[in-house]
Amino acid sequence: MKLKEFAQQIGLSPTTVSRALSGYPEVNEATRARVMAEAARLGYRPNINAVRLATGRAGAIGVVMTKAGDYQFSEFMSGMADRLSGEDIDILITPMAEHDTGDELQLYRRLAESRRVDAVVIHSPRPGDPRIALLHQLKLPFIVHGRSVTDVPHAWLDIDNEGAIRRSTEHLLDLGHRRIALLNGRESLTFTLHRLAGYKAALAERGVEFDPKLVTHGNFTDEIGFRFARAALEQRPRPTAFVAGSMMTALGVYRAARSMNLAIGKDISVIAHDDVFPYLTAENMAPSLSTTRSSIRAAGTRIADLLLQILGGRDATDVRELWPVELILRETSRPVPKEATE
Amino acid sequence: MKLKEFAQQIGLSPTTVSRALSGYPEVNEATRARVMAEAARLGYRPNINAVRLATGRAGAIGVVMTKAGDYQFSEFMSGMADRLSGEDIDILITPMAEHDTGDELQLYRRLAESRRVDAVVIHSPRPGDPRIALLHQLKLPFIVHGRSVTDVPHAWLDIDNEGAIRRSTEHLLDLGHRRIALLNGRESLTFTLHRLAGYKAALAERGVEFDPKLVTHGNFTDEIGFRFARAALEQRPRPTAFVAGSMMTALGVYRAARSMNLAIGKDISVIAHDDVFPYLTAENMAPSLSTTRSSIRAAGTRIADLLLQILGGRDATDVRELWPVELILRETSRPVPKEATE
DNA sequence: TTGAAAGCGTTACCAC
DNA sequence: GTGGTAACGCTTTCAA
Repeated sequence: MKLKEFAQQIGLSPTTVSRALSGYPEVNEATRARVMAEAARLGYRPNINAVRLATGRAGAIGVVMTKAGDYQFSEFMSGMADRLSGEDIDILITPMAEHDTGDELQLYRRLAESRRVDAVVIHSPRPGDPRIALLHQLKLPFIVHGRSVTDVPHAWLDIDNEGAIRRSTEHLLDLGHRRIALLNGRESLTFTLHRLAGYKAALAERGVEFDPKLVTHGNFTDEIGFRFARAALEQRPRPTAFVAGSMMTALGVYRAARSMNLAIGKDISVIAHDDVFPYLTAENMAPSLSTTRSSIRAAGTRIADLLLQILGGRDATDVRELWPVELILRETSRPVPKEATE
Repeated sequence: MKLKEFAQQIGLSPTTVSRALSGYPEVNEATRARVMAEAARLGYRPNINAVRLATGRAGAIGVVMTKAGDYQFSEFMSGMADRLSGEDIDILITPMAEHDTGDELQLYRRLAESRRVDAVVIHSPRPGDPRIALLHQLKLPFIVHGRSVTDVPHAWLDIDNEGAIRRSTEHLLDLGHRRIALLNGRESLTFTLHRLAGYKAALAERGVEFDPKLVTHGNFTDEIGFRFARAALEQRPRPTAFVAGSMMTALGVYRAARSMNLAIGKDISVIAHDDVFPYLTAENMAPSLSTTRSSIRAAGTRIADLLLQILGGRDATDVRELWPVELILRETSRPVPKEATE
């Protein structure tokens, strides 16, 4: 059923019906109540595409999905979904094709120009990220999950990666560890740099020399965690502790230690960063894993919220949130074993 | 820039431009080439909402995201994205709010009636799933990832869960195991029933009595894997083998075994189902995990493909794909230890 | 092979 | 507080 028909059936003009349904203030409350009741009864629902064309609003928030799907994605999306359900705003996932890789910006440009979304979320920013400059220029509202070092002012929400890794490292140093390996994220991403900075800051503060051989970069997979941990443990003197980038990386570290007959939480300490997944919990690992913890799901919810605020008129350059990260000590962060200190 | 403007600039009518850009056959090839070149040069791009209103097509495929985000979701989505990039079709994620839970159908009804999507994917079907009847009735094209037992004919793509679990169980029986625990999925889902059927079929075939105490149901998390495996291992006589529902469940089983000083691949055998994740690989576990394997990402790609075919006119009732599942033997499936057979 | 003009179903401006 | 009507930007007959 279309507006015109429906309006006719209940004996009102399309205009009034439209206003009543969209919550405009000037319509008589009794009229509005009647319209809404009739709409429900007759099953009238505005054609969303007509609404979009008329208003210029898309009713959707865009997220570009990189081809390498990561396990954090669905938790983040669930978080966004939590906030957006009830708002009648959808989440639009734009596939990033293989061939777009070299030309990522083109994808964002198309997204902006096609008016399919009212705003977008940018993930995994790099320093001076060109996507930020582009969206700013195209005037498509956006928020960065993470941060970028750039002249272009932008809304962002980030966790305190620098602080998280600094505190992990400090804690391990306090336990007597001196050779601490850092299993960092992909090179060139802002959060990777922040984590490295936190690591270095902790070392510097305690007067421990930075050894680049103890730092590796890569995706957060069990495979890479294993390979790098294994390689690190083959060094002499070998590290006595690991700061692991993710839960998956930590799984790899556990395996590497076991494969060399080293006991986690005794011979080797580990603190990992945990984004909080319902299906894999640090508490449940054996031994239970000490972590820096921050809910990626909550971040998704808040990002959706902030984006709605920006769409509602809030100044985007004003939106900057740095979330603290909890350090939770469990069984894998222990004093350095005696023999290793000798 | 809008169509009218653009057409004027290059000295053609909007009609011709529209036809040229949409690949209509009646337009002169030279004209088309020129239009496309100019469009690229001047950066003309049709307003997607106007296109949608005019054509009645939404240019998007819908996926309802259940509030409990699972780790398979992003791999499946990546798979779909692989197929849809280049098609100018988006993926629309509709958040399912907490309060929708009791009234899931309402959500699908709204989605269908709002014309925001051309088709939807249904996940986690149950026998007689009411969503299938509803979408059929509303005439919104859809495909089921999984299957449902129902009178309503429907397009589906499923993996052979029954066969997978049957083969795992058979293999373990062949190795001499008699007490085999099944860590199954959430009760009432079709695939859970299929897996149970496969398990029972294998036992029946070998004349081993079915013991309901050896079967548990739950989400695929490490936590539940641990708890159920642990409880199972406390039974006397205890199971000598596990068929685990997922990689995460398997992690829990490993931990349960370790916590009781039982060696996986020696005291206890395990075969898990692996949906193939880039960040957690069965091969890399210690000991390496025997699995039934099927790529959920590939399923996503194929489902997108089939949906495009259906939208292109293929008869949906004709679309039925049952994917075989590979059994890959690694280190965790071993003959039952002697003492246990005594 | 090209063009004029009538939709597509709303919203929002301007009268009343 | 309500209604008439011109946008919104494209596609698609129908005519030439």
